[in-house]
Amino acid sequence: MDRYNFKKIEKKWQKYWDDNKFFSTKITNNKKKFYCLEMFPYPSGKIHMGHVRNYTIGDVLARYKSLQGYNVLHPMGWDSFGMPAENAARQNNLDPKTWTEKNISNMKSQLKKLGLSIDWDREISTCTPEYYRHQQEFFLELYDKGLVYQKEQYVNWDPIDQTVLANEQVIDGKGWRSGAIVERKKLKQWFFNINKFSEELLENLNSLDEWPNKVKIMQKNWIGKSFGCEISFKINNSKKVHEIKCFTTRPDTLFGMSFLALSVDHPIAKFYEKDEEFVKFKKECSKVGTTEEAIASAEKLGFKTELLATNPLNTKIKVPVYFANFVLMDYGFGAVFGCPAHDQRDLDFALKYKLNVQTVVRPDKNDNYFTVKDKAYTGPGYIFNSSFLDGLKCPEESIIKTIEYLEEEKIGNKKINFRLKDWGVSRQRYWGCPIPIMYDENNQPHKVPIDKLPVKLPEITKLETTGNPLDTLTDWKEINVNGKKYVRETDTLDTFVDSSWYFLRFCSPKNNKYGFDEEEVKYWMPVDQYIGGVEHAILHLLYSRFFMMAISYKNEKINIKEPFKGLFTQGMVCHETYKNENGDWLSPDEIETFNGVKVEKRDKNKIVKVGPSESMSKSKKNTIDPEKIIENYGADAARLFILSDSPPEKDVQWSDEGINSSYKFIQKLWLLNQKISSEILKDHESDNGDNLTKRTNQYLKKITDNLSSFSYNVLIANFHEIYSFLVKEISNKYTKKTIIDNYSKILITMIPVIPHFAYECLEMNDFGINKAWPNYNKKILESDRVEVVVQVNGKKRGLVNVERNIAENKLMEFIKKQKNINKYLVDRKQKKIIFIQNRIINIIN
RNA sequence: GCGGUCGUGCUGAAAUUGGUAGACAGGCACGGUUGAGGGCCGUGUGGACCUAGUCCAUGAGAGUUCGAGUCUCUCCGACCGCACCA
Repeated sequence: MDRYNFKKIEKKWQKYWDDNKFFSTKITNNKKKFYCLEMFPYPSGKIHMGHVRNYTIGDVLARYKSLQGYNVLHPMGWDSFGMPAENAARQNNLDPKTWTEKNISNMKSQLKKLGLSIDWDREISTCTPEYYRHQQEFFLELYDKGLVYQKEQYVNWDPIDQTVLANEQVIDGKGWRSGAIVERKKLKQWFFNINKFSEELLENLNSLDEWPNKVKIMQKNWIGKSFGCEISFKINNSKKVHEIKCFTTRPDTLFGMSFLALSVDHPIAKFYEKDEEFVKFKKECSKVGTTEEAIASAEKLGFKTELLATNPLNTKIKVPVYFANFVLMDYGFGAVFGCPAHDQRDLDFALKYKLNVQTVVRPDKNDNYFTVKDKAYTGPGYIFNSSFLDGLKCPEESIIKTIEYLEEEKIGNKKINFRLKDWGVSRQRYWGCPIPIMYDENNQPHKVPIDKLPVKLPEITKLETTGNPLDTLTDWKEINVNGKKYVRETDTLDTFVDSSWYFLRFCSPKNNKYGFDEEEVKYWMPVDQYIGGVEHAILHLLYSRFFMMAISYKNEKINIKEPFKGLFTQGMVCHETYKNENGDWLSPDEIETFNGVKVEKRDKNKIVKVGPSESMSKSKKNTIDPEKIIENYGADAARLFILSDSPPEKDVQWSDEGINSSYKFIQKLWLLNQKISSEILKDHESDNGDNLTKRTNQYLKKITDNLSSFSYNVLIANFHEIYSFLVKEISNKYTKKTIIDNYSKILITMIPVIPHFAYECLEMNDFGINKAWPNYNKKILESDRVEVVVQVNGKKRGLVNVERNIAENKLMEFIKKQKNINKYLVDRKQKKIIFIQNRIINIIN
């Protein structure tokens, strides 16, 4: 018998799908739509195993939904702007466009080899003017809606990449890409007013019931809503009186205030610009370079001013004003009042600078001895030492009451504060979407008129080593509008903007009038299932949600609240790590197993140290090239294995044994297929029992259940089970009709995972390749006999096979006839019987 | 520090959502086939004991329940996210 020739067969079907535009899709009003989207890749050059996993999971779903009769939109594109292209161009002395296009064509052919059910007619690439011109139009739209503004702000400056980083791109005080220690720098930047939608972004999370809780909680924390109030404080020295505002969630502890702390960036700081001591202190504070954790636990430093702040609840009390390193300018008002007794951080500060610690909350109403010494009390209790607030229950009564008072006296207001900051989108980079803005001779910004769009990125042959090359292109920078001369904005947009609306573009990728066609978007959106890595839980997903809201804002035609109805975050692909005697990383290609021991290929005497399985990364050399795997084992085997070992949301470990066993399983399925083909020809006159039909139906139920719950690893186990069953059962005699009925259904269920194999078998047996998803027959599933568990005192004592829906007394009669069970029942009184029909009986005695 | 997820054989993992713990796979062992190796096929594989059987087993300990891997509480451990957020 022939072996399964995956090379030939996979190529054949891929060509068939391509030639027939098998996955091409369009609006079909009488069909239910399903938009299945996987996070589109950055064209780095080659696909990696993470892509294989991501796109296989998505493909299983897309093909399943399609078989179920849905009109499935399953597109693919390229997130093709970004720094790596620029870096590669600098290194290899070529232009980013060429580099990117080459990568795209290579990766596209790799993805095709995976046999994905993609509608390639909808392919998009964010670095093309056909894409980004619409993005520029969106930018201007948001500008008109007041959602875009410019301001000067301290930014995270990456000294190596010479660019500004978003807060989210700073990890442990370092640039996410370069790893360089991030500096602070003041620059004029463009911002998206994401904060405007804080409340809505938070509120809508409740409606996203097909999102993982984990992601929703992360977004919730990121938005960081807190309830409190703003309080005005009078600050004065001998000459002047200023008023400054603080935000607090604990106004009720105001009588415990013993200092007021300001950020070094607070407006008041300008009066100290010439103070050498202060300048020195400020420098000390802005020292970055340690981890976030270190910053958080760093010593609290303060710079004492001669200013005094008045307690608004008791104007006789005046406390010193400090500049302090722990006060952030971009949260609240960049100023806090310090209540050491009930805030650990304030207490640390107070102890260090020997400030008063006044306890104003005690856990017990009548505990006259309670006083805070070296550990702040933040729990509930009762207010004391606080004049008119004394005796109030804290926090329920005390906070409300204090705010009421402050509002009456016009020294404070209830306020909700968000941690979420506006999204700085300017990047001092060449390889990005140009911002469609121009400046007049007074340096005032103006929109580039719509008819001048797109603002095309000029072709550059040579990139400077640092900074933004667009800055140096004087010809390009000049623009004439209505006879007036303007200078272009040279910043480009953060690439997260590119990926914040690509899912809309996929609905009508060729529409050249606007970013999307209204009808198409109304039909296809929202994305029914979005699949990707959990690393995008905050950034990309929050920005996309914002963008959808921003487009719908003040828009009568489009009103889509949330872009992604369902979200699935898959785990990473891991592999063992290897090191040689010197501690250098070794790639799996460089080692082999010799007498059960891992050794170096080059020198088999050298034993390799096997490290823990970790997420595949180039630096640890524990990557496996998908292309080689497809070459050696086939796409179906790769797809099968990447799904088989672990649930999709968890990490999976790649192993030689695993991919090998998946390959062998397909070969076994092939042999089984040959066997079944020959059984069909025999066409026995009658069926030898209905075992085959019953088991097939049980199988169909399991498969359908596991597909809808993303239990793809269990799905593969189901394949193995039905294989083992068929191998034995098929030699019993069945009619041609029975075999075809059941086996063709089984083959269809394999299409989502191993499509090439399944289609080949369907075709060669003349079962037809356009069949619908097989539904199971409930009646057949309910066989007339069931297995009932028998427990005595909660312990399993036996298993009986009885007729379905047997009554309790009949079952008891039957059980008493079973020697091995009855021995637990004789000589004892039955106190109680718990009986769950067709499942279990528990006899208590 | 705050928030979250999770602890099941040698390993990856199943468990109809409170009802037969360990499906399926890997690994290993033994047997068959083969001149040998590989491959393929078969069997076994949680632990203990007085081994036709019985008892113990889901990180540890308690609780709820006829019944707990699943629910509740305490502790231990691992992982992830956020982090001076007032």
